[in-house]
Parts: sequence; structure tokens; C-alpha cells
Amino acid sequence: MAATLKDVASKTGLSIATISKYVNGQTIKQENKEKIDAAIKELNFKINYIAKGLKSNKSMTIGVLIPELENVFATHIMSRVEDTLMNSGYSTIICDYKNDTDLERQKLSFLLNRQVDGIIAVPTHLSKDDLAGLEIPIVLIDRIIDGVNCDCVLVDNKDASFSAVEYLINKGHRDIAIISGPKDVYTARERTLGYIDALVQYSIPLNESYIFHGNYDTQSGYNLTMDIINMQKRPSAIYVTNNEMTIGSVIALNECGVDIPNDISFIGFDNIDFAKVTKPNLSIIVQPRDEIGVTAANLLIEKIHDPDTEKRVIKLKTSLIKQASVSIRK
Amino acid sequence: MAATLKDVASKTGLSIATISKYVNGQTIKQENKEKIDAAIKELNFKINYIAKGLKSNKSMTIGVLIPELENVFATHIMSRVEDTLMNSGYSTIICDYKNDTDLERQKLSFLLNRQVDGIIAVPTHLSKDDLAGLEIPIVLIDRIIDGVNCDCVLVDNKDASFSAVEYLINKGHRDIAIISGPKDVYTARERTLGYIDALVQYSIPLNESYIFHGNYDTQSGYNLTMDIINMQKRPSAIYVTNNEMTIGSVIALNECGVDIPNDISFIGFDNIDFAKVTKPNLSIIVQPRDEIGVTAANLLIEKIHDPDTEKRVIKLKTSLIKQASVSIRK
DNA sequence: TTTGTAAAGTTAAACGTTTAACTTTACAAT
DNA sequence: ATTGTAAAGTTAAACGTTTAACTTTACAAA
Repeated sequence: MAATLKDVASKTGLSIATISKYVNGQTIKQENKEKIDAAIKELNFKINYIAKGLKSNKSMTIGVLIPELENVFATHIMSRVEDTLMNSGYSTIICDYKNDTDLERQKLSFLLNRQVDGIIAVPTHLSKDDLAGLEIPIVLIDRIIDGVNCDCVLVDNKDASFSAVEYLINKGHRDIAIISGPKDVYTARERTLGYIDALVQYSIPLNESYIFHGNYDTQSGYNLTMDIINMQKRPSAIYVTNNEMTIGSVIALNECGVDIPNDISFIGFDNIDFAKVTKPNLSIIVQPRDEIGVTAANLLIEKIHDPDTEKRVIKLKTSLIKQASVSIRK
Repeated sequence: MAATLKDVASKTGLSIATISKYVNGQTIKQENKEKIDAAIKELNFKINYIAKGLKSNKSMTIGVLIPELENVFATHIMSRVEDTLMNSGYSTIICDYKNDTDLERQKLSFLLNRQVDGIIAVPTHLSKDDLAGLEIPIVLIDRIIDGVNCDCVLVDNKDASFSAVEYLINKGHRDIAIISGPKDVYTARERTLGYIDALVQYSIPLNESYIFHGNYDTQSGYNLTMDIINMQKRPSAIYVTNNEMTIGSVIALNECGVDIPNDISFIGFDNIDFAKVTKPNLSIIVQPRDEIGVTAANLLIEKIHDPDTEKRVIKLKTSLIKQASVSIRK
């Protein structure tokens, strides 16, 4: 069907090895170059990556493991990962584990059985044991796992929360609610800690009833915000710690006619497109999603080329986009 | 490094062929079965798909081409595609083309060069020529391309719009706005046609100024809804034709204090999670996303196993979820 | 015991590349 | 004309499987 090196060889009268060398960039007589180019074009020859992979023991394929394909934060990063890898000749096999612990392990081993040259993962419940003794490089995103030789790209979640809450404090707020994620998720714990740190640093007493734990989806953002709205002592500001919950939260506030920022100040997370759509535009913590993706891909490629590079942990900065959703507390 | 059939063979004293046969399900002496199982376990043998692929000329990999990795509709479908394919032993290479015509072609040929056994695509600007004469099966989602031997899974977009608009008409509405997608996109054209059909069928004069074309993103949903709100003759109902624009539209209405359904009736599209979060819950057209994904994957697998199956076009039904966002027009 | 035959196992070639080791060619220097 | 040598090209083995064709084994039937 598809033409092989052999076909090109017989068409040109040269040997297979010569064609292979030319295709792989070695020098060759000008005259033969032309002959080969012509033959390649005529036969529509394309290198067979499977055969190449067998010989070289490289599949030129990277596995990617994410919590959910509907998770916009993850897919945005993956989009950049895919681009970056493709520019280096790699394909990307994406698996999602639907936020399921068993599936997470299962899909990881699926990838490992597929001769991928490396893996980029956004893990939730993977542990040291799952990743120990692996023969290929792995880059972790969003979560660091101790005792394992995986590079890692994350943001300073604690600092992100700190800066959001500090900003609210500087605007005069004392009663600040946080809608954080699940207690057993690394990013959620860090984001809660940053919130607490800021209060402590500014000597504001911690009110446990202002700390809410959602599960990072729109519905829980909506529900918890409803709870906040109905509190006897309603906080003067809400800080919501992910993309989906930010949407749910704004919907709830809108529906109840709670005005941002006159009735309540608001800082959201991640969803920059959404933040630009609402009036007033939302103040928001944004993660450098493009940079996360590109960095992770590059770390992986480097590690593949030189497996001896030592473990690197890259902590990127988030930024706080200040818009009109935060008012000065009288 | 990784153990091969050869290693298992020498460990058991059997020939490579015997191991291969056993691994592929042929019968074998009980005694040898046990020996082989033990050796496989001890050596942690895993079949090498690259070598297997070289021999069988199958990569057991499917390419997937979608407009954008951030497109929730597409990724939801892909999530089901991935599952279904994985259950049949296939990996999924996902490429997104960022809504870019050139990239769309580029990524398609990237996939074609990768020995994928088949492709599932959600095309935007691919034409007959791009798909003609391909040697592997292709399944198209959401758009049919004439004159090309590709199976196709889509929903009845015209009928979807028709039923939404008919429902509004039956509730007494005459002035119905539609926020449709880009004029050059197949689904948008169909959805607009269904809107028009319904008006025609019920002898309601068509008001061109009620037909809006966004570009399927949140911002355009927001902007066009603002335009609608500010019309001198404001319609009594809005029908929004995709996921992202539905969010933008609701945000705009909420912000302007336009009450759903008392001030305006509303029917959205696709975003069932979002529709459940708002109060009142939104009436919404939902596409059978799971079914689309599973169907596309199954069509592809069937076509791979039997390339002679004739072209099939599967048109699935959408459904209209009726919730409190539509009121009776006095 | 011999024969027939089904089941189990083996041999070796093949898939499309790469690459080490080798040969041939081309041509400058003598 | 001879030699030396760098460049260009070739040969053949290898990567880890599968599989057609073959051999061996086991055992029931005669």
C-alpha cells in the first residue's frame, strides 16, 4: 500500500541504506538527491514510524493523563502541551480518568504498556508507589509527589491565595469567605493554607465557618454561595478557588440580586474569559496556563534526551487581575 | 530492558512461537500454560505494540481531530470516544486545530503520517479533497461532507431548532430571537434553518433583525444578548444555540436584571450542567453527547474490521428539556 | 504393535526501518 | 601512473513480533 524505503530504493536504483541516510539528513551526491526526491514525491513515501520505533525503541509518542477531558483548566494546558510536543515530532495520547482513583491507575498503566516515550500527568490520587521504578520520564503538573524522581510543574497556590486575600484585606475586608476544593486534593489544601496565612499575617481572627469546601464543580460553587448568601453574618467578600466554582458562584449571586461589588466583593479563579464577560469584570487569580503546558512539555523532552538531568521542580507564579469586583469596605 | 517474547521463551524452554500463540489465545498444554504464566509474571512481560504493529500493519491507535481542546462539547464526546476505543484496545491520539483552517489540514496530515488505524474528526473547513483517496476509515462528527466515503454521526440540528422554537410558539411567543453561530459553519446554518422552518410553519412573519450570528463563544453570547436587551422592540424569547453562548447570554440577562422567564423566556443549548445551576433552571436543547461519542467510535471500529461496510450516516435526535425558563406569553 | 490423526510445538521468514562494518568511487597530491 | 583518503554507497544483521509450513507428540482405534 504505502510506499516503503525499499520502493524508493528500487525506483532510484540505490540501496535502502542510502535512502534511509538521506531521509535522516546525511549527505549524498546532488544527482542522487534529486532522484530520491523525485521518487519520494512520486511514490508519496512517508516514513513508517512504527518500523522506525521498533528499531530505535522510541515511539515518538507521549502519554498524557488528566482528571477529566471536560476540565477546561487541564485541557487548556494540554492544548499547549500538544503543540509543543508536536513541534518536536511527538504525538500525544491523551487519557482522562474521570476523577476516578481506580481509572487513574488503570489509564496510567495503559499508557505505560503503550511504549510511550514519556508521560505528563495531572495526578489526583497517584502515590509514590504508582510512580516508582518507572523506566520512562514523567512530568507531574499541579501536584508534587515526594520521594519520586519526577519533574514537576506547579504554581504557587499558597501565594496565589495569599495575594487574593491580602488584596481584600487591604481593601478593608475582615469577613472573607473562601470556597476551596476537596480537602484531600493538594491544590485545595494549599489554597486554603494561603488564605489562612494571610489572615494570620494581618492578625485577623480565623472564622472556621467562612471556610467552605466544594468539589471544584459549578454546582458546588452555586450551592455554597447560596449558603454564604443566607448566612446570618454574611461575609463582605468571597474568594472562589477554581474555574467551575467561580461560574456557579456568580450565577448564585446574580440570581439573588446580590450586587458585586456593592453588596459583596468577589475574587474568582482561572476563568479569565468568564471574568471578562461579567459586569463588573471579575477580579481573578490567573494561572499561567500556557507557560505550564509549554514548560511541562519542554521538561519532558529534555529529560527524554538526557535521562540523567536531575529532578526539577518548577514553581510558577500566578497573578491577580484586579478588576471592579472588589470594593472598599466602609 | 523490558522483557520480550524471547526472554519468556528462554525462561520456559519453549519456542517464541509457542509463547506468541499462547499470548494470543491459542490452546496449549496446561503444564506449559502455568510455566508461561509464571515466567510472564516474573519477567513482567508486556507485549510490545510497536513490534506487533509492524508485523500486522496496525498501530491500534486512532487519531482524533477536534476544533479546540477547550470546547466542552467536543471534549465530552471525545471522553466517550476514548473509553470506547480503549475497551477495544485502541489508544487515542488527540489533535486540536484551534479553530484554524490551516492547522486543521496540517494536523490531519500529521495523524495520517502516524500510522493511525482510523480517524474521528469534528471538521470545520475540511473539504472533499482533503478526505478523498484516504486509505484508512474516517468518521465525521457534526458535519456531513458530500462525495466522500466517510461515515458520519450528527444530530438533527434543524429539528432541534424547530422543536425549541415550536415550543416557544406554542407558549404564545411570536417575537423570538435566535443567537446562532457563524454563517459558514454547518451546524449554525442548520440551526438557523430550523428556526425559520418553525416560524414559516406557524405562519409567523420572519423578522431578520431577530437573527443574530455569534461565533460560538461566551463573549459573543454576552454581547449579542446585550444587543437584544437594548432593542427598541425587544423579543419575548431568546433561543441560544450553543454551550458557551448560553452562559454569556444568561450572564448578560442577569446583570441587566432582565428576569427569566417573567421579562423574557429563554432556551439554551448543550450545557446541561449549567442549566441545572441557574434559577430558574433553563430549558435547553441537549445533544446525546455520550451516544455521539460511542456511536462514532463503534462505527470506526466496525469499519476497521470490515472496510467494505458501506457508508453510514447516523442522525441522532436531540431533546428539549423543558424547565421553568419559558413562560406563557400573555 | 501399527497406524492415523488431532493437538502441541518449532522453524524461519517477514514486516520497514537503522546502523556498524565494509566496499567502491572520485579525485587531489605525488 | 600511483597512492592516499574522504565521501558516497552497500551489505547484512537487528529490533520484537506473527504466521505459514512443518515436525513432534500423544493417544485412540485397529
